[in-house]
Amino acid sequence: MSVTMKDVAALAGVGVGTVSRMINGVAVKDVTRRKVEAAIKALDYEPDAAARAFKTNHSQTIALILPTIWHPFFSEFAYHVEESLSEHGYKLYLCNADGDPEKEHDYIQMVKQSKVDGIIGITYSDIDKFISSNLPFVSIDRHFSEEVSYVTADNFGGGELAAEELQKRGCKKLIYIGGINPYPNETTLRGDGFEAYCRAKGIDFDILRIPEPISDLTTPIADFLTKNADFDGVFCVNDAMGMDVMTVFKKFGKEVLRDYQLIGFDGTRIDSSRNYLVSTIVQPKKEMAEAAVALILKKVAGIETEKRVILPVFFESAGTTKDM
Amino acid sequence: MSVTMKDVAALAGVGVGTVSRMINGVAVKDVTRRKVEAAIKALDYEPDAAARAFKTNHSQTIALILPTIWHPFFSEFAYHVEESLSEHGYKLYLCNADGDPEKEHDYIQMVKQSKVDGIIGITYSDIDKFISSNLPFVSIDRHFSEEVSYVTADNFGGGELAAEELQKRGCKKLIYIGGINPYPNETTLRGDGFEAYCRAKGIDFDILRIPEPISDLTTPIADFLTKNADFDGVFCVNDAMGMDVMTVFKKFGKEVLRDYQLIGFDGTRIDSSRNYLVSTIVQPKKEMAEAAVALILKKVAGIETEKRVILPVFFESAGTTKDM
DNA sequence: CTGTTAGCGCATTCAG
DNA sequence: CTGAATGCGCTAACAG
Repeated sequence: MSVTMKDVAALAGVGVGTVSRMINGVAVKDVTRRKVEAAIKALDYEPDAAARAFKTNHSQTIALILPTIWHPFFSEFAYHVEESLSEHGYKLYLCNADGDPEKEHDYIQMVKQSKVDGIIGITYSDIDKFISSNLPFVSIDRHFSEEVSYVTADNFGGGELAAEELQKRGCKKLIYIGGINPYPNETTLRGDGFEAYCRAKGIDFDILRIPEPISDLTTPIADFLTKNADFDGVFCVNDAMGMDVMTVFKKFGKEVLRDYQLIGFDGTRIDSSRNYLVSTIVQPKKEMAEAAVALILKKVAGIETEKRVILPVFFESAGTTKDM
Repeated sequence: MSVTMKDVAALAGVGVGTVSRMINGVAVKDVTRRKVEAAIKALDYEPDAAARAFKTNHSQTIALILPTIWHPFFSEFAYHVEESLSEHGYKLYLCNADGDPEKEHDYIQMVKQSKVDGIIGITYSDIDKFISSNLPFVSIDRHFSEEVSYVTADNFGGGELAAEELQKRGCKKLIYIGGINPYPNETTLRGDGFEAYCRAKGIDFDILRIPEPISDLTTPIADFLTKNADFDGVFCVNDAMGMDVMTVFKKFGKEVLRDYQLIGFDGTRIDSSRNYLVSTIVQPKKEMAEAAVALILKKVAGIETEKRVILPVFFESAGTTKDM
């Protein structure tokens, strides 16, 4: 059926070792090289990647574990990860873990089974116990043990920036709305940065943290508004929350831009050619993806890496804040 | 280093064949089974998936090739594909081909290299020549040769439905706006269905097909409006186009709902818990994904499959059409 | 039902 | 620089 190295070697009149060496870019005399190349072309030979993976224990594959690809932040991130891996000659396994530690655990096993060389993971579930120090694992937005490197945007700075941008646009009473999760993660820092800035600058503010998972946004917001009806600037933990919040506010007669300005977080777009959905603190997803890929490939190669990479965010206006 | 079947067999006092059979679910006497299980646990044995893939020429892996995961339609589709594959014990390779036939070709090679068992592809580029009849390939939204199965939504019916829904809501002059691509694909049928319905019902209509790739939407629409300023119902080839069109119309003083109603296509949402971005003809992405997975797994197993699967669409209102 | 054995295709020794 | 030989871990065929 399929043509193997042996066939190539036979046709070229050389040993299989020579063919193998050639394919792996080891020095070969020019004459033999040409013979082998001709044979390869003549037979339309393709090296069997599975055999190679078996032999070398390297699959040239990285797994990306995320809650769900069905979310613009993750899909953009995944896009850049795949791009970057592809440039390095690696393939990408995609896994929607959806917070299912079973599935996450499966992929960790695959590393041991030498089906996967390493893992880039965005996970908010409790998989600490599976993460051993010698596992090539890079975490996004979450700090595990001291052994695991992670990449994150400057969430704290983003929170500060959001408050600053609202203040610059004339807002006098700011509020922050976010979720609160049993498994702590970096997004909490967004609210913290916001709070720190407000305190430092003496800005009037309040904070609403709703326990996740959030099934109903209306009730907690209604409660919150009884004490904070006079806000004119809103910072939300992410863009999706921002859009939901606007919908709820509308029920209470609050219209964005007329009654308040709003800044989200993430920099969510439908696709690369369209605008942001709300004014937002943009996470540099491409840079984050590239940093994660660089880290994981180093780990796979056994090179020591930095413990963490924090990348700067920036503000982008998109219709829910006033022009300046 | 790593523990192999031989170690397990030795500890359990059986032959490697027995261990192998157990792992592959072949009948084994209860007593030996327990011995082997104990040995596996004692040694913390993990079957080497790479060796298995090598031996069986089956990687339990399907590749999904799409233009870009960074798009809500594709990311939702990918989500469902991964879910479905996962249930069947398969892993997913993700490939952003971005219309790069090179990359698509690479993955087709991987099938031959037995790194991938089959491919599900959404591709609008010219890869016909690579698609051979014995390649396990399932196409989405595109018809290749007679040998290749494909899954698609009822695009023609969706076009009819859009026209009907606009008519039911009182629109008198309908327009269709879509792109036109050198490589024909099923989306063209959306406009065709729209046109067929209008003709059948004697509805006043016009059609604008803009050559892709579309860099500027404003100019062609401005031109078009000089002849068709009196429209009150708009059907767009997809939701993203619909949103762009609304933006352009606004420049010309046309406000959605007040001056016209609009229906898109796809059923685009930010994520599973949120609303559609515009009123839309929804493609049943989950069902399409499951159908594609079912088809490709049959092909991998060497089972004859149906040539094509066409799935019904439905209308969903979301703020750019009037309530009824 | 089970132990033994023969490769799968390749990378990598080891001699030359 | 090269050919021949070895074995990676596993499955499947074979003989019991």
